[in-house]
Amino acid sequence: MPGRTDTLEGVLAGPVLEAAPRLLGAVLRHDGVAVRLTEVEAYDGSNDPGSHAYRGPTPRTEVMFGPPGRLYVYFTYGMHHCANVVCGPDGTASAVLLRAGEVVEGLDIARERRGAHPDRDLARGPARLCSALGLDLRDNGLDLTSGALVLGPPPDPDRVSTGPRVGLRQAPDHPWRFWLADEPTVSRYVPAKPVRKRARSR
DNA sequence: AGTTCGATATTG
DNA sequence: AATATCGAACTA
Repeated sequence: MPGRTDTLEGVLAGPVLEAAPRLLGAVLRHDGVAVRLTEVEAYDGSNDPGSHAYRGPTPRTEVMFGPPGRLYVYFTYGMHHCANVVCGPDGTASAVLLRAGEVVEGLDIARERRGAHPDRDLARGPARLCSALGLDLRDNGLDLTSGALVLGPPPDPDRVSTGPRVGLRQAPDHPWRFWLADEPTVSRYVPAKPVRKRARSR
């Protein structure tokens, strides 16, 4: 049954704002590396101007409109991949962006993929996380409900921090970013750069 | 500041 | 159809 907070399927089928914080501490395993999630962001599909799915399904966002528990991977900036866990019932396009995590398995493989970096930086940031796990567009649509994603115990509410999402140009300023307080692997990325990309005329 | 490619928007 | 623009980042 959806609504259960003790099974992966139940959590993912529920409201994305409940699923997102519940995924903190969960472990995602892929291709020899496992990452314990420490930072995520919720995207509420058709109701969320910040979501890729806001304007309805496209070839790229199709996966988000499918059943929960699948992986939505997109390619951006001509070089990076980012991964989301699809949430909500089939037909609903909400998803949770995986922003950062701690490598808990396959450290050597992750180091190889990421190059020389402190261990805490291996999966610190959504594109780095994908790189460490070896995720790319071929993994778009991957079913995570058969062992790839394992829920942890519900995180202590006192340790879950919230704040505005990173890097969005136009979206309601909702605190839909969730992270585990005091985790060194949480991205320190500061998005608050004022938008000043206009071409200057005179 | 530069990278570098796909999706989306705009134009012919 | 062709072209223009910019992005749920990261490295230097």
